[in-house]
Amino acid sequence: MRQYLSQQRGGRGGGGEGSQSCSSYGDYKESYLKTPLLLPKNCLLGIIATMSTQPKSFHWADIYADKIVREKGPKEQYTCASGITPSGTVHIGNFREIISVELIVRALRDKGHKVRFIYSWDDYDVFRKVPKNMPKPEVLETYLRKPITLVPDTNGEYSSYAESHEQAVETLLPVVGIEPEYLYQAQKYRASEYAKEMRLALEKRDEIKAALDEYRTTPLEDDWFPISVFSNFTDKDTTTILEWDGEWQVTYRDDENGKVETIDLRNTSAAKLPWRIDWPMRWVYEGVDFEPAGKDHHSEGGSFDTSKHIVKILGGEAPVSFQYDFLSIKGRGGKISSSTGEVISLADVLEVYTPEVTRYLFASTRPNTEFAISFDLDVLKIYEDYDTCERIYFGLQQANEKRTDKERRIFELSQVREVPTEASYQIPFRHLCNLLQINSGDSDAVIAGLTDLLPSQEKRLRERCVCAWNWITNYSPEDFRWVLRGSEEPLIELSQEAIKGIKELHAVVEHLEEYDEKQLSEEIYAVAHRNEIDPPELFKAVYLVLIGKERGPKLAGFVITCGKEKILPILGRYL
RNA sequence: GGGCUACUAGCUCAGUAGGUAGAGCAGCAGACUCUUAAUCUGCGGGUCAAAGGUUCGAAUCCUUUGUAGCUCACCA
Repeated sequence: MRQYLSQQRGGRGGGGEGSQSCSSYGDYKESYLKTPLLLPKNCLLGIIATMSTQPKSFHWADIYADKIVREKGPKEQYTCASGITPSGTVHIGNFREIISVELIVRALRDKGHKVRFIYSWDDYDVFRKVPKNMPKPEVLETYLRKPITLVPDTNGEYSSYAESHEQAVETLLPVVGIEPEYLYQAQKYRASEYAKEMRLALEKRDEIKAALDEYRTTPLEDDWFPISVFSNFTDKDTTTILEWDGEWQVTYRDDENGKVETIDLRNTSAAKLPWRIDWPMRWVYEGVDFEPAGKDHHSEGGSFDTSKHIVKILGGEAPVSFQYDFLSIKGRGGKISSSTGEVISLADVLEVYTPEVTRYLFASTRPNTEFAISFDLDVLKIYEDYDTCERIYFGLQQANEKRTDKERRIFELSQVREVPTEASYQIPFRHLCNLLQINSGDSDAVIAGLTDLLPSQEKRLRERCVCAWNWITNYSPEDFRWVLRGSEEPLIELSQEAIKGIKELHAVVEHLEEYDEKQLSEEIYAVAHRNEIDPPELFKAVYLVLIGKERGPKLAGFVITCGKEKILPILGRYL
C-alpha cells in the first residue's frame, strides 16, 4: 500500500510545479498589452479597445470575480477550487466545472489579483460502482468498497485506476490552457495530513450530526461518528466505529471478519472524513474563496447546502459558489454520464473543436444554462460564430458597442494563452472542408494553395484542418462527404446530350483561368442550353462524373477551387 | 414534500448595474436561366407565460399563480 504513495507523483510536487506553470497566465495580460500590435489595416477599433484600460465587463466570469472580491474582501491571494472523484472516465460534463473555474481565475488575474487555482482529485473516496465502459469489470468488481486509489488500472498502463483517469485529464488540460495545482486526497489522507481536522470533526460530532439530520429522512444513529475507516485487514470501508477516546485513538470493527483494531489518527492511513464533512473541511484547510458545484449539490439538503452549515461548525466560511448546469451531446451516440457506458470526454471534443473553439463553447455560454455539445452540422455554425467573434475583436467586422464589448471579452477568454496580435486566417469551416476533400485530407496541399496565408497564421489553420478532417470523416452527414473520382473507377453511364455537355465543359475548363466564379457559372448554363439539356440534368451529370453523387458543392466555385489539373483528367475520360 | 432553472418573433435563442424590445433561421416581395442546411436586396412579425406590487419608468427588482425540466431528502 505504501508504495502507491511514494510512486504516485514523486512525492508531493504539486505546490511548486503548480504555481510555476500558473505564472504564465500572470503575465498574459501584460504581454499582450506590451506587444506591438500587428493588426490588419482596417481595425482601428481593435487597437483602441485593446489600449483602453480594462473596460467594465459584463461577462459572467468578470461578474463572479467581482463578487468574490466583494464578498471575501481584499486578500493577498484568492483560492479557487474545483475537484472530482476519479471514479470513472472524466467526461466533458466534469470539464465544464474545471473550465468555469479557470475562466473565473483568469478574470481575477486580469483584475490584478493573485490566485491559487487548485484541483482536487478525490481519489480516497470509496469505489462504489464499476462503470460500464471499463475493461475487465470482473476484476474491478473485486475492489468495490475499497478506496479508488487502490483499484488497479485494468488497462495495465498506470499504477492505479484513479491515476489512469487523472493522467488522462492532466495531460490534456494544458492543451486548452488550464493548469491548476493538483491535490491528491489519497496522498493527503494516507499521510495523516488531516489528523487534526478529523479530530475536530469528532469533537463537533453532535453539531455536525444535527446539521446533517436537518435534511435527512431518517436521522443518523446515535452512535454515528463523522469519520469512516478503511479496514486495515481488507481495505474496505465496511467497518463500524466502536469508540473514540476523545483524542486521537479510534477503535473500529471490520464488519466482514469481526476483527477489532484501534488506530491513531496521527499515523493511520485508514481514516477518512465522509464526503459531506470532507468538503467543508477542505474549504477551511485550503481557505477556498470560490468553488462551484453541479445543480445536484446545490439543492436544499444537497451536499453544498449541508457543507455551508458544517463549514461554520469547523470554524470557516463557505466559498462563493454558483451552480453549473449539465451538458448534453448532439450528433453523436453515447451518453455523457460515466456510469452508463460510452462517455464523451474532452479528448473527443478536441477531435472536432480546436482548443480555442472548445473554450469558446464554454466562455460564450452562461454556466447555469444547459447546452449541447454538437457533433452534427452545428459544428459549422459554432466555427462561424467563433470567426465572427474573432472578426469583431480585430475590428474586421462592425457591431454595436455593447455587442463589441461582449464579443471582445469572450474572444479573450477563449484563447488558450495570450491573445494573438492578429486575426487568424479567415476561412469558413465549410469551405475548408471542401478544400480538404479536394485534396483527400492533405492539409499541406490545402495550405500550399492559400497564397495569402501569413506564416503566423499557419499553426492555427493546421489545427483547424485536423479538426475539420476529423469531423468530415467521423461525424459529417453522408451528403457532405465526397471524393473526386479516380481514373480506375468505372465510367458513369450518361445520355448523349449529357456527354456532349461534358465535352463542352471540358473545353471550357481548358481555359479555366479566363473565368471567375460568376462567369463560369453562367457558362455552365450556356453549355446546358446550347445542348438542350435541363440545367439540373447537366449539374447532376457533372456531379456524377466528378464525385459519383448527384449533388455536391456549388459547382462553379468547386471547379475553380479544384483547378483544371484535377478536373480535366476526370472530364477527359468522357471525350 | 423541499429546492433550482426556464418561459422573449413561427423556430432556436441574445438581452446583469431598470431607460422606446434584438439576432439567426423560417416567412413575404423583388433580383439571379443557379443544385448544397450559405446567392443578393428589401419587408413584415412579439401584451417579453399570467396577475399584482415597487418605480417617473420593469423583459429586467419583489410577491403570487401556471407550465416545463432538473435536482435533493441514500452514497460520493
